Amino acid sequence: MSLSGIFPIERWNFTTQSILNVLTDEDFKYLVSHQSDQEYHKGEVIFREGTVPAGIFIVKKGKVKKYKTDRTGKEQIIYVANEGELIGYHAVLSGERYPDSAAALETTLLSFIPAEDFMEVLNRSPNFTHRLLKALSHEFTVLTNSISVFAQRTAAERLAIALIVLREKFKDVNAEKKDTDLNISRADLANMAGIAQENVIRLLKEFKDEGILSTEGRKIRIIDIQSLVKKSNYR
Amino acid sequence: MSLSGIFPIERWNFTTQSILNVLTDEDFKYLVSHQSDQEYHKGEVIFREGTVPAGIFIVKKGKVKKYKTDRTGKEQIIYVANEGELIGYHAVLSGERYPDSAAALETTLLSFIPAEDFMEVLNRSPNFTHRLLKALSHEFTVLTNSISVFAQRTAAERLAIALIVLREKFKDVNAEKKDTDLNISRADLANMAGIAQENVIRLLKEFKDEGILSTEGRKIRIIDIQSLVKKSNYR
DNA sequence: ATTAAAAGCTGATAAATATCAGTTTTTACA
DNA sequence: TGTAAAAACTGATATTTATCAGCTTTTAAT
Repeated sequence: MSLSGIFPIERWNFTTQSILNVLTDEDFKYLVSHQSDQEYHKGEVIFREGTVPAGIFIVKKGKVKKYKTDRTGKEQIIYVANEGELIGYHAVLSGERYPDSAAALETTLLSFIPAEDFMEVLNRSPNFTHRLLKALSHEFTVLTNSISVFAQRTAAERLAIALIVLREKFKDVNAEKKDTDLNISRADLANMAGIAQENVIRLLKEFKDEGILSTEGRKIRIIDIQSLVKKSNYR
Repeated sequence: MSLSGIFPIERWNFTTQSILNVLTDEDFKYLVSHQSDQEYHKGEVIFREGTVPAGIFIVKKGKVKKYKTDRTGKEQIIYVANEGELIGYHAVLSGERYPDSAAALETTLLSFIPAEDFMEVLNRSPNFTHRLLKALSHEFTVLTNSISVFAQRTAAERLAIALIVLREKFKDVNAEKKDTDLNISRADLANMAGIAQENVIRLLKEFKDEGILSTEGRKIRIIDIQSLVKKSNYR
């Protein structure tokens, strides 16, 4: 039986611009033959800051938050990874420990690839290496933007930006579904925007009053994305 | 006459862990033969956010701030690059425009290498590519830390961290000189810590009263680095 | 369907930080 | 080296944001 029979190739054709799409069939099959599936429940920790990375993860289904926890226990979400994205590879590449932790935002299916197998593909494929370099440089741009956002923006602007980012994350993949409801806790939202939970709630109410969004229980539905973008003051 | 006669090889053996040190003599000479020196005065802009990169820069002498300017004109310093460091290469690698601007913090000598020549070396040397990948991943860790700092820390902690970073930047290179005086404007310090200039001054006074540092005009001398680290609450 | 636990929400208050309007000192350079 | 411009500094005040304590609603598991 062929490998693509065990792990149907369609399963991996992510709609997003996945780095994996640059791999040749051969390299891709190599990775697939060395991967193992892992399922995580909502809130479950995938890896913890400060530990030595054993390999990399590919998000096959679900969403993963990457975050740092300070000494007071407060967590700051750095990034939300979606289907098709690789996580934990920075630490493998730099030879350092994880700079942040990762946990499932919802029930999530991950593909785990041991560090040595990942490095093997990297050594085999200059093409993949260049693509990774490009991806990393792009991520760099994104992080650079995040820094100026966190250092200079108001709470309202930060929340607006977080909502815009989440909207993309929740939209992209479920292309079938039209609704872009964000199913995320107020705590996670606060940790993403870097503001207090109570203020998230107060600001959401403001946004609601202005007709920008509506809520139903925990769920947030963005109604007027234009106004939200304006709120964020983001260029 | 050999190239190393025109550009003495010693001149390039930076004390810092420069990425360039991984290049073979051949590749290094290739870069050197395609470089051109550029001098910038204090405050002079090297490249501007949003423009298309023409190449990369190597800091041969001096210090460079990388920063983003928001619509109100307020600038946020993202990074301070020292001798031996490469700047502007993320944009070249990702094929995007510069996400931030760069300006000289003091009189600075830069080596400019056109994008195509830089990419040529990259294609020639898998070794260099891998080293760059590693460097980028490491920088990623640093930026990740910056985000949680800016999102969650108090003004005093942020200023303390900025001072610690600057101390390293001003120390590393001038190994001959023992003094670690920081010659930086209050405005730059404020833009680095992401706080108001007046608060920088007030906090510096606090630190002075606690015997952590002393000032002489604009110059800051750190006296008690231990206490400063403690102030920063940095792990 | 019931119900404990978790999450969401509210108002009051405290704390942190920015802004403003100056004065004083330092710097750079003619 | 004198001097204008720039930068550093100060105190008062306004604004923003966090914290606290308690109440209400939602969620998820039996």
